[in-house]
Amino acid sequence: MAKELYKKLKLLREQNQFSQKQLADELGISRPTYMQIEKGEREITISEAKKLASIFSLSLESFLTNNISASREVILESGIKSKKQSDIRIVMPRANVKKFKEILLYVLNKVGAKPNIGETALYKLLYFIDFDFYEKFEEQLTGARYIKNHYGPTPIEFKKIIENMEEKKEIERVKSSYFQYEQKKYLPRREPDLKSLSAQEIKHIDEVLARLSDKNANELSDYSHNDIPWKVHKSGEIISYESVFYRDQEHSVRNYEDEL
DNA sequence: GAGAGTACCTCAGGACCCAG
DNA sequence: CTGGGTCCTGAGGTACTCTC
Repeated sequence: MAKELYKKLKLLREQNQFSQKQLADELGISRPTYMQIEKGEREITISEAKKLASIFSLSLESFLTNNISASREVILESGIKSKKQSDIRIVMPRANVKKFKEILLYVLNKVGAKPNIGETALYKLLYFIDFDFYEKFEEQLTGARYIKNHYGPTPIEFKKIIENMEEKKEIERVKSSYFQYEQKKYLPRREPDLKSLSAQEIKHIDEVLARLSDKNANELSDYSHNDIPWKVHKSGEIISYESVFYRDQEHSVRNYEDEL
């Protein structure tokens, strides 16, 4: 591994606010072993490079390219300083944040008013939009990172992006009730800018919404909790995009046999 | 040539220390 | 207490040498 690459690895890790332990766990190796990689004392395997690229939302190529400047940018710093919450910084390329926002507005415009689509269901729809896209096209759509929480996959950057969108009056947060539960809902306050999405991406989102947006909370929960990327990770872990390639037939959205 | 013995290398991970 | 850095030991693999 070129010297620049492990420098870059350390830089990426620090920029993304991961500890060595977290990345070592992601790779399934001990922390000292991970450190050897960062110091260039141990070669990195292809599967490890793929995993790291996925964690940092980079293609394998751009991860392996000796370009010191990380392609993720820290943006949307919170205006409220020195609060615990503002410690969670959004680490996503600007273009992807824009895309994430437009996809969110698009989804909310289409299905946000449905009574079953509260915050948790919304998280799950975004998760399937991102992960299904990765399975189909081997490219990241928004590149958002999702963490395994007890009630479902949660996009790490979601909260900060929503706050930013609320400030800009692009979105409105409302509380309603769904059966006996209090439900958090988001209403779009502007139309999505479809220019930032390709026809292929829109078609993909439409397909996911058609397939999943009518499922009730329990059905959606069962469906997502049986998805391999969800199943193979421990609670609190970042769900690796690569794991979509191990999906079972029920969840797979790619016809691998046609490609043989 | 085949099998046994040995040396060397890489890797993993526990244990320890230090700094904040 | 947590995260980062280092040392040390053992396991596993490979290449080389020796003996039959």
